[in-house]
Amino acid sequence: MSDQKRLFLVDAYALIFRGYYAFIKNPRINSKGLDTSAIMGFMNSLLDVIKRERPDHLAVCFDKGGSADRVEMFEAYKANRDETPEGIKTAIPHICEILKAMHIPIMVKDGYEADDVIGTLSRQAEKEGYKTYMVTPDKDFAQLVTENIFIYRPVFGGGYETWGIEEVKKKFEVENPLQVIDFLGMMGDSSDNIPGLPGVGEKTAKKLLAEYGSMENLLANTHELKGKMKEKIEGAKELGLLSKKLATIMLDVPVTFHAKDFELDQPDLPKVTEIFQELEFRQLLANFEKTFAVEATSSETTSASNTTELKATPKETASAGAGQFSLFGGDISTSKETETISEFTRKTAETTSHFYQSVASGMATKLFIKNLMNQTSVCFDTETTDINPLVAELVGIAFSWEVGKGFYLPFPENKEEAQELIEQLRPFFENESIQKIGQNLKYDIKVLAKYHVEVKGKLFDTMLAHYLINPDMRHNMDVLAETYLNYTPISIENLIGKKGKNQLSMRDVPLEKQTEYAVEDADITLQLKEHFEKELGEANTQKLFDDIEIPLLRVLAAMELEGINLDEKFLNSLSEQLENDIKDLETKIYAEAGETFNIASPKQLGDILFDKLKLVDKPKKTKTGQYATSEDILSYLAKDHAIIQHILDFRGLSKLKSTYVDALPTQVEPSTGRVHTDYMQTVAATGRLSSNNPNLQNIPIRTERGRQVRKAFIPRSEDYILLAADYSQIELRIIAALSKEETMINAFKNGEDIHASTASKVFNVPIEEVTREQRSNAKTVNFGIIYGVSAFGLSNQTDLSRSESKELIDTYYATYPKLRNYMSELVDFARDNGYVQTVLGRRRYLNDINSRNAVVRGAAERNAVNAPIQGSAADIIKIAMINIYEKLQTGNFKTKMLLQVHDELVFDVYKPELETIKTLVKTEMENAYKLEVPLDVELGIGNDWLEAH
DNA sequence: TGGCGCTCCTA
DNA sequence: GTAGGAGCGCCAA
Repeated sequence: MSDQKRLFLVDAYALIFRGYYAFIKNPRINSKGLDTSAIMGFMNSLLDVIKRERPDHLAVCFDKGGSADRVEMFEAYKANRDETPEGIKTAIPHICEILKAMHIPIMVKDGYEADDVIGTLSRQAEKEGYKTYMVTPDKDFAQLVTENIFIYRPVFGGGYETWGIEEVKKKFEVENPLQVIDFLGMMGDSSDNIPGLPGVGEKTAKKLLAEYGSMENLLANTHELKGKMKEKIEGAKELGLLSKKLATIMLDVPVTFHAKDFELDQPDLPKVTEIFQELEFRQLLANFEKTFAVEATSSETTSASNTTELKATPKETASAGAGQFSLFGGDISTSKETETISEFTRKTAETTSHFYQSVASGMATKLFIKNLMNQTSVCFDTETTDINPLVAELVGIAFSWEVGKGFYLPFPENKEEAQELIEQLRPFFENESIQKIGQNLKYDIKVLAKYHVEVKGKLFDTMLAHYLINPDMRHNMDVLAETYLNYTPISIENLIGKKGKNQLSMRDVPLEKQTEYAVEDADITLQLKEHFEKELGEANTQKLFDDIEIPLLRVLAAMELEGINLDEKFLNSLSEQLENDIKDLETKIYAEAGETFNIASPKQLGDILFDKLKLVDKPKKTKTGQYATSEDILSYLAKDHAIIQHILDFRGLSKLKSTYVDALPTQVEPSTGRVHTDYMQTVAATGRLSSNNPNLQNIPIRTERGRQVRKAFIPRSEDYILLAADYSQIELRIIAALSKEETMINAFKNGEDIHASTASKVFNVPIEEVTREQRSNAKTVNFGIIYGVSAFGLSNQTDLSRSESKELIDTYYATYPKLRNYMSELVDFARDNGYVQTVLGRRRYLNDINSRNAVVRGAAERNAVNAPIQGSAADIIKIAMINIYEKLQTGNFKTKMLLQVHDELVFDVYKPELETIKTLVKTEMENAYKLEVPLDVELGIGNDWLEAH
C-alpha cells in the first residue's frame, strides 16, 4: 500500500440496485414481511470493500431529487426510468440508519445526482493529494478517471477491478477518459435516457470517435459522412450537443471534502447490532463483527479456516461452519443459504450429522486404499480444475460407501506426484468386482482416462437412473438431492464463485472446504443410488438401465475422448470465400434498400422491408409485434423483389460462416488437435442423444454450399478412411412393423422405394409411373405420419390446398388402415396409462394427454405417436453402438467409432480393416433389434464426411 | 452479464 | 406436425 491517502466514494444507489437484483429470484423477506434484499446486498458490498481495501477515508453518496439542471435541459431525461422498486424505497432509511451507526458520512445534495457529487469530491480530494476510488458498477464514471482517480468496479462472481486511465482507454477505445463523454453522447444511454445520435450504437460511436475525436468535431464535419447516416446526423446536431451535455458529470456541486469527516473510524457496534437484529441479519452481523474485530486488533490474524495439514477432521453437526464460509467473499450466497434453512427446514451439511474426512498422504493413504479395496460397492466423485475433462486436472477424489460418511483424497498439483497417487488407486478403479457409483460417470471416466486409468466393474450412474425414472425432470445433483432427499448440498458457487473470469479453481479452495463439498457429493450420490435402485425395479426400466444406458456410457466416453480430425485450412479458405460473397451481397442490399443497416437484425430488416420499401400491404407480425422475416415468409416475396433473394442468400451464408465455418476451428481441442463433442445422454425426452460443444448432429447437408462443411471432417491420417453407416428409413420401418401394416411391411421386404410405393398406392398408379411430384407428396405424408399429421401442416409443407391435403391423408389412411389403428391405439394407451413406450420399454410420460385444452391435448397426442417411433429408433441404434464398440474392443481393431447422428454412425477406419469393418458394422446395425421389417443400412466411404455419404 | 426471441441447421 | 443446439440481436430492471 502506498503512503498516499486513499478515499473511497461509494455510489449508493448503483450498489443498492445491484444488491437488490442479485436477490431478485429469491428475495429476502424477514419474518416481519420486510424485503431486505437491497439492504443485505448493499451491506455485503460495503463490508466487502472495507475488508478488502481497508480505506482510511470513505463516504457514501446518494442522489436527491434528481438533477434539476438536466431535467431543464431535456424534459425526457430519466423520465421513462421505471419507478424505483418498492423493495429499494423501503431499504433506503434502513441503510442510512446503518451508515450513521457505522459513522460513515452520507453525502447528498438536493438537486444533484450521486455522479455529480462523487465527481466534485474526487476532484477536490485530488487537489489535496488523495487517490480516489469511485465504488460503482456504472461505466459513465469512466470520464472522471485521472492519474489519481479510479473506478473500483464490482465484477460478476465477486471481486473488483480497478479502472485507471489505461483501462478506460482500452475499454472505450478512446485517447483520453474525457472522450467517454463524447462516446456516451453519441451512443446514448437508454437507462439514463440520453438520446444519443440516431442510428448510432456502440460500434458506430467508436468508429466516429476514432475519426473525429469529439462530438463537436463530428458535427462540424458531417459533410464527410455518407448516405443515410449523413442525413440522420445532420438532422440531429442539436440533439447531439444536448446528449453530450446530459452525459457530462458535473464537477461544481456545492459540496466540500473535509478530510477529517471522511475518516473511517470504529462503528457504534451496539447500535449496529441492534439494527441487524431487528432486520434479522444473523449472518451479516457475524461477518460485520469479524470485519471490524480484525480492524481493531492487528492484521496478523490468521484465517480460522486454515486447516491443520491433512489432518482428519471429523465433524458432527458442524455449527462453526457458517461463520467460516463468510470470512472471504461469497457472503451473499452463504448468508442466503443459511437463511434458507430457517425458511424451509431443508437439511444441509450444517444440520445433518456426518463424518467427512480428508486423507493425509503417506501411510494414511495406504491404509485408506486397503480399506477401499475391501468394499463391494463404492460411490466416488472426482474434483478437478475444469469442466472440460480433456484439460481437467485432478484436485481430489471423494469416496463414500456408507451413508453420512466418506473420505476425500486430495491430489498434488505436481503431475508426476498426481500420477503416482492415481497409480495407488488403479487397483480399485480397475477392479471388476467392486461396483462404482457416481453422478454423471461419463465425466469421471473421461478424466481418469486422461490418467490412463480405466474404470472397470459394474456401474451405477444416478443421473442416468433418474433419466429413465423421470425423463422430463432435470437431473443435476442439487435438484435430485432436494427432491428425493430433502437436502440442499453446498453449492459449487459458494466455493469457487459464480462463473466468469473471477471464478476460482477448485485448487484454490481450502482443503477443509474441498472435503466438505466433495464428500458431501459422494455421500448424496450414494443415498440417491439407494433411492433410485428401488424405483428402477419397475417394468423394463432396470433392463434399459443395465443393458443400454450404462454400457452406452462407456461407449460415448470413448467416442468423445477420440474426437474427430478437422481440416482447419480448408475451413479457413471456405471462410474467406464466404466473407467475400457476404460483402458483395451486403453492398447490393444496401444499394437496394437505399441505406445501411444491420441485416442480421430481424427488427431492423423488418422495418426496412415493410415500413420503408413497403413490399407488402399487410405484413405478418411475430408475437412480440415485430415484422416476421423468417425464411418461409421471405421466400414468397423473393420472385418479386431482388432484395429478398439477396437477403435470403446473405442469411444463409452468414449462418454458415458464423455457426460452422468459423466456429468449428475454435472448438478444436489444442491438446489433441481434434474436435470432441459432448453427447448428452439425459436431455432428449424420447431417448435420443444430443450433441454439443460443438453440436455435430446438425452439420449442413441439404444445400450445396452448406454441405461443403462436411469436407472438413477427415480421417486421422492417410492410413485411415471415413465410413458412414446410415439406417435407411428406420422410423418408417418401425411404424410399419409396430402397426403390422402388411402393405408397408411388404414394400420394405421387397426393397421398394417406400415413398414411390406409397405414391403408387395412394394415387393409384403403377409404381413405375409415379411422378416426381407424387413421390414428393407421398414422402411428405410419410414423414408427417411420424410427426402426427394434420391437414393444415401438410398443406403448409406442400403445394396442396387444405382440402387436397385432407383428401390425401384420408386416402393414405385408407391405404394403410392398420397404421391408423395403431396410431389411435397409442393415443388410447397414453390416455389410460399416462405414458407411451418404446420397443425396449423406455417411457415418455404425457401429462397433457387428457387436457381439456384442445391445443395442448393435440400436442400430447402427437407426442404419443412420435415418441415410441423416434424413441425406438434411438433404442436400436444404441444397441448397435454398444455391440459394435464391444466387437471393436475385443477384436483389437484400430478402427474407432467417432460420431452418432441419430440414424447414422461415423467411423475412422484403419484401411487394412476396411472390409471386415464394413461387414461388422452393417451386420451389427441391421441385427441390433429384430422387427417384422428388415432393417437396412447403407454404407459409404470417403476421405471426408461428405464423400462418405 | 444473462435471458429471451428469432432464425436456421440436423434427423 | 416430432426431437434437438447455436448464433445473433436486443433489452434488461
